Amino acid sequence: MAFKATRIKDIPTQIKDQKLVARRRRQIVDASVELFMAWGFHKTTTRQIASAAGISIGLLYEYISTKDDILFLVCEAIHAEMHAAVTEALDRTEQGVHPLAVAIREYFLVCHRMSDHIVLIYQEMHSLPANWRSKVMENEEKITDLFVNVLEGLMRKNDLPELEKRVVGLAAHNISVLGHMWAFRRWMLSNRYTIEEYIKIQTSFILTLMSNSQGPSLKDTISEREGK
Amino acid sequence: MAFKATRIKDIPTQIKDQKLVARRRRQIVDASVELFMAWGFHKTTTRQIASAAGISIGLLYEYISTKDDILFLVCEAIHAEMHAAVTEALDRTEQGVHPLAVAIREYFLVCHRMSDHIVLIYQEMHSLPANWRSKVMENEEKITDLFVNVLEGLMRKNDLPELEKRVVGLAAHNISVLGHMWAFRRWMLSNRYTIEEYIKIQTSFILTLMSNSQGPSLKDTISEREGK
DNA sequence: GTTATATGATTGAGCGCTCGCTCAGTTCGA
DNA sequence: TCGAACTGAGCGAGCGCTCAATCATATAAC
Repeated sequence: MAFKATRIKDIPTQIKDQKLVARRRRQIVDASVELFMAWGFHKTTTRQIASAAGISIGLLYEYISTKDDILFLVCEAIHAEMHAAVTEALDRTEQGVHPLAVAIREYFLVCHRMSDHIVLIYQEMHSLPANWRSKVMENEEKITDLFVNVLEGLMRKNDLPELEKRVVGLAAHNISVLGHMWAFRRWMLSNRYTIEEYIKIQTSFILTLMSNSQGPSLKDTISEREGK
Repeated sequence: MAFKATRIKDIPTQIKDQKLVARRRRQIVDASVELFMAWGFHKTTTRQIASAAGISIGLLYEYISTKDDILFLVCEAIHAEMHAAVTEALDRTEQGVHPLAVAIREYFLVCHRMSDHIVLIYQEMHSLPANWRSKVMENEEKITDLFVNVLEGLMRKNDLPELEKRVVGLAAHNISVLGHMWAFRRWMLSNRYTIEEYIKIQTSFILTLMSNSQGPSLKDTISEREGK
């Protein structure tokens, strides 16, 4: 849904054979992901990308028309992989003890496995032209929405207390970002926590947070003097 | 404390007058922050920086020796400003209704004011040479430690239940990252929440989380089958 | 079955340009 | 008059991208 401007297929190519386009672009993306993670987008040359993908620069430019195109393909590929992994993981959610705990666990493990990719997105998203950047951001939002669905499903089954829509929305954001946090603060966190410990503590946090949050309305809870 | 390798003063300069060095470097940093936020580090040229700072390229290179130096100066300046703002804000914490709520509020407002700077750090930190990058990361950790202090102070006064040190540490990370989240997801969040609403909901989350977290030990809470 | 032909895929030397950085020279102030 | 502060034309290297030429293969002609 949402047939907005730019899809992968909209990136023009000189090559006719669509199967070949898909295969070569996969080579290009795979090579680029490795290089970008090691050197960053700007310090990686198109020549490096071409040779890592096993093709010539000339041929590279038959499949894309700009270096930026490659970054966009990379971002899309990462999000596709992320989205697939998360939905697939959330399907396994049902059979768990506490379904939300299982969902968090599966998601955090995806973040653990793909932490380099997550960091890459945080780093390089801003190097994209504006219209593509918002595409990437929409992808990010889609993953957050997966958690909105999980939470609302649980509320419907009375596994969680009913909460305002906007409160649920923010809780979903918190869950996705706390997953990312394991990626972009891993150098600090992995000294003190294993991924399993991290999952355990954060899960306990999120569960108490979701099941004890005071009722549907948060009006006049804590902060007095509303700084206008 | 910690007299590690690189301090600002260690970045060499050809100029003798230390006062002048400080003044000119302030010009350079101020100009660079603006340019980096608008164009990013890599797309900003040294010529642009020099002319935005009101000096010639030649002179620019009397005060630094590499473009990377500028990025480092920028990161240090932002962290210094952040750290100052947060400590100053936390001092005002005492007189509040619930001290933790006030601390969170003040911190989130700092993140709100400096959101462009925060995003800049997330973007460009990775462009730094490794040894400087870890300097920047240490700075990030220092800000997290401020919250560890706040939380431990409250626990000592029995305003919060006693919790394991590692649980407190992670809670502190969560608070700092949820502040950053307002910065790097502002484009999604500010459609649905004002900063005051964001603060209100997140505060309510964090408070219930801190006051209801089950006792000092989190052993055998939720997740069963430890995926080894 | 062999040769000619057309079409698409592939190559890589090299163009044009930009950028980080330098240095011979100038200005300024004591 | 001398040293410190400052200028900016220009060097050299590297980069994104192109294009004339080559290779591969499928089809056509005989």
